[in-house]
Amino acid sequence: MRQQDWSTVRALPLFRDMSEENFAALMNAAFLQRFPAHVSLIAEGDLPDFLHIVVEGSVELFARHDGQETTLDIVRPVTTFILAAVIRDEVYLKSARTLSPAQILMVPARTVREVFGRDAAFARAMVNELADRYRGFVRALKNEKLRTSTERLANWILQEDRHQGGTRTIALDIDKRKLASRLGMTPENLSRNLAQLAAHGVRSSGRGIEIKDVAALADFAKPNTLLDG
Amino acid sequence: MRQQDWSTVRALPLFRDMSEENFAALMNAAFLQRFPAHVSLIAEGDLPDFLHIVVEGSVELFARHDGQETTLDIVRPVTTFILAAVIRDEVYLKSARTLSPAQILMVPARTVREVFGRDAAFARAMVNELADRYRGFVRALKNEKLRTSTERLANWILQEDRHQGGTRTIALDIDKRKLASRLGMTPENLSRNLAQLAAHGVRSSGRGIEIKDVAALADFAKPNTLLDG
DNA sequence: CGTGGGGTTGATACAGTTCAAGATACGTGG
DNA sequence: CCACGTATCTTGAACTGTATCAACCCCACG
Repeated sequence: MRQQDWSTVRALPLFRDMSEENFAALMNAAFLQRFPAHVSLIAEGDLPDFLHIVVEGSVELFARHDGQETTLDIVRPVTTFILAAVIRDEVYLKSARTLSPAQILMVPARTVREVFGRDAAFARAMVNELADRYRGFVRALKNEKLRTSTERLANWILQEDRHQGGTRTIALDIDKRKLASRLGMTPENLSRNLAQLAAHGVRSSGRGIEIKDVAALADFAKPNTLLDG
Repeated sequence: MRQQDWSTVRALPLFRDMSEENFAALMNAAFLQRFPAHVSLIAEGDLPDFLHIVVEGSVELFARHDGQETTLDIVRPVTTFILAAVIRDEVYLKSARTLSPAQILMVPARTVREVFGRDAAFARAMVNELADRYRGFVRALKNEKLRTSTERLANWILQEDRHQGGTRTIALDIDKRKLASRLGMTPENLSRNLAQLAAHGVRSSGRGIEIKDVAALADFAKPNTLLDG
């Protein structure tokens, strides 16, 4: 990877505090790869070769079992993924594929583990990162166990609106079937749930979702920072 | 905490490799507390005061939302819990209560963060611990999203049998209602699911579960290391 | 144009919950 | 040690949430 491209990665909390030397060691071993859309990046069950960092585009993390498939997360720039597998040198629990054309920075897993062993600041940053991700999954599990699919959708809309700047107009950048899978429901069910939310201040048309009445939606969704982050 | 009680804690992967001095700093600030059964230890939403380590007895981690409650994990000796909240100094996402009389080692959160900042071996051990827990929650979420409740029960039986030594005779040490909640179902449903598993080599009576035909059970359960750990 | 994939809608089936009633186990106090 | 009261567990019936199957619509794209 060329040195002028390092800055955005260097700015990540995970790399911000480590020594210049060790950061260079990581980056010199790394390479930036372009992928087309809908390409498999990693497969669950394989041993980790690289720590992946999404620099551009979006990546789906998903898992399969017994003919079923579910989306676990959708990762956008600039974020690392499959950090836990790399650190423990154990098989991936998730598969990953590109959803759009993407640029992925790939750092050899061996190098990550080496630098991790000798750079205390990097190790500390890793703890923070992992603790944060851990909490994300705790929230996801609570969300799944304590809410109905309609409630999950309602809260996703509120949250996504916040991420997109609170304009009360959400533009979907992924297929609805993917969204359905991420929210733990079938595409048919997402359709019906969206229709149902019309009674709670939500208007939807094609790839756009509009919140007509935030209060009504929030009243139905019962948002909770201990579940939604 | 008295020095002769340190050894079991010192043997944990989390503390094994740190300096004698820093370990002593943690332990000198810590104290061992006895609790009766069914007592609240921490409440979700509170800020962490202590890192908890179960030394004896069992502890339930659970969460509430909108009148519902679900068990997220049941922790047995010797294990830390709520590590992520302590490290990030953010509110607990889970509540905890004792299920039996218990001894809990409580290390002040401030001390943990201090030692974490100056002991690289401790920081590295923490990464490993967190990565491991993280993967546990990934598995839990996959389990929840990709399996029916009966399948979750079947796999729990297989797994619990392994933990109890593979004798094909499982002794429940918690209420069935707790088990139901941990497996993401109602007590009524657990009853019915157990009855259903009779057709797949499982016999249950009171607090005992017997596997009469492992092959038949496994055939139904479709165990998968990427979901069951 | 036609063709195909995503999206919606409807009908039906299944999984899981809820409510209610009985059965069983369990600790307590007599 | 037994009798009682209480909580847990089981079973049944009705209901809700969600999935499945199928038809149809719609738009994008060759």
